[in-house]
Amino acid sequence: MTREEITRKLLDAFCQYGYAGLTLRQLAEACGLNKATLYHHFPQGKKEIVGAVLDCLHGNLTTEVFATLSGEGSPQEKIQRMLERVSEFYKEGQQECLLTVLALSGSDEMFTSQVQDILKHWLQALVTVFEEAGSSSEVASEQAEDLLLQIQGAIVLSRGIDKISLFERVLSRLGKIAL
Amino acid sequence: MTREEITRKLLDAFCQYGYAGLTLRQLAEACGLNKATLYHHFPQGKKEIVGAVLDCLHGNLTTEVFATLSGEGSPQEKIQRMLERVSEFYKEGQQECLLTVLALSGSDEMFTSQVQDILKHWLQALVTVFEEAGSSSEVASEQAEDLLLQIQGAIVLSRGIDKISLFERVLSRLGKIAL
DNA sequence: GTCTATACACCGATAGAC
DNA sequence: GTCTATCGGTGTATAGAC
Repeated sequence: MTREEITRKLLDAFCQYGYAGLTLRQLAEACGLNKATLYHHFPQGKKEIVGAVLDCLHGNLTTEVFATLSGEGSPQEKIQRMLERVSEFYKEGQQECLLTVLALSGSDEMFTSQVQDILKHWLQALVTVFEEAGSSSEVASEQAEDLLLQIQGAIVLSRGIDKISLFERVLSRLGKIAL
Repeated sequence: MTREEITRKLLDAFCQYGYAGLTLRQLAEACGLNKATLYHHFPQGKKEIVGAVLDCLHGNLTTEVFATLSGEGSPQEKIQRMLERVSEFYKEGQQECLLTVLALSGSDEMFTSQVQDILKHWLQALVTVFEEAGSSSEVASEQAEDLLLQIQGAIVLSRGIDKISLFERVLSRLGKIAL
């Protein structure tokens, strides 16, 4: 089994167990391997595993979500396509949710910068679209932040009160915002 | 030392260390007690501690945040007062943030219902205000959700990209929304 | 009530057989 | 590459002295 395949399975496991209940035993079981075998693929242990999983997540988001923002079509269409992808992303593997969790856990860990990179990458892609729609640099920056924070907030609240229809409603509303 | 005093110190510790890095040793040190002494006050151990801390958090939010929504003044003024309290709450002890973290961690733990109660309590207080401002029951419900999720999202994103000015900007914007 | 001492399980990590 | 076996450390939880 290649390191990339393992990493993908690890990402699934992260999304399933959440970050809090993360143990090497569970991660190993999740990809059908032994703990020691994980160390063969990731000699630096847990830190390296988390790093690889975050790289994988960043890659997935880049190709499946951010990419929709630099394709063809009007700014409005791009935003709507992105929101559709976000919806799929969240429903299928809740990889969105992992990003949200890690954005909050911050502080003591060292992967904070990786999470920051992902969020800033996302923001930058959004800023480009809003500027394309005619916003000044500063306004576009705030629009990007406001859009992304509503996605993140919808994840938090819809999970917090266990009401996924809220998530869908908010994404739908965000797609209708006038540019 | 009374159980209530201990619980308050424990809440501070939760907010300081975050939920992930929660160990009985740290919690005990945080309130100047021994691990074993904590078990004297909370015989059921960690579960009971988390429960008590959440009760304490709920109480604090009720008296310091939700209360602003049932006082005097116009709906607009109430919302603005609430947002000011949220801002203080977040800056001082980041108790807001603890709620956000717990809303996400969900699933495997049993205190999920306690977190749900807090969020629903908050939503209900907001619904009342929006109805008072003339919204129908359904619209008020969505307005309440949208407001709360933007607060939660602002917490996530401002922490995620380490930009607290974003949090203040969003709270300020939310206070200006027309009712 | 608060402490010291300790039991037991599991964690992350390593060594070494195959 | 994958496994079994094991290390030291730490986690939660308990027993019992004071």
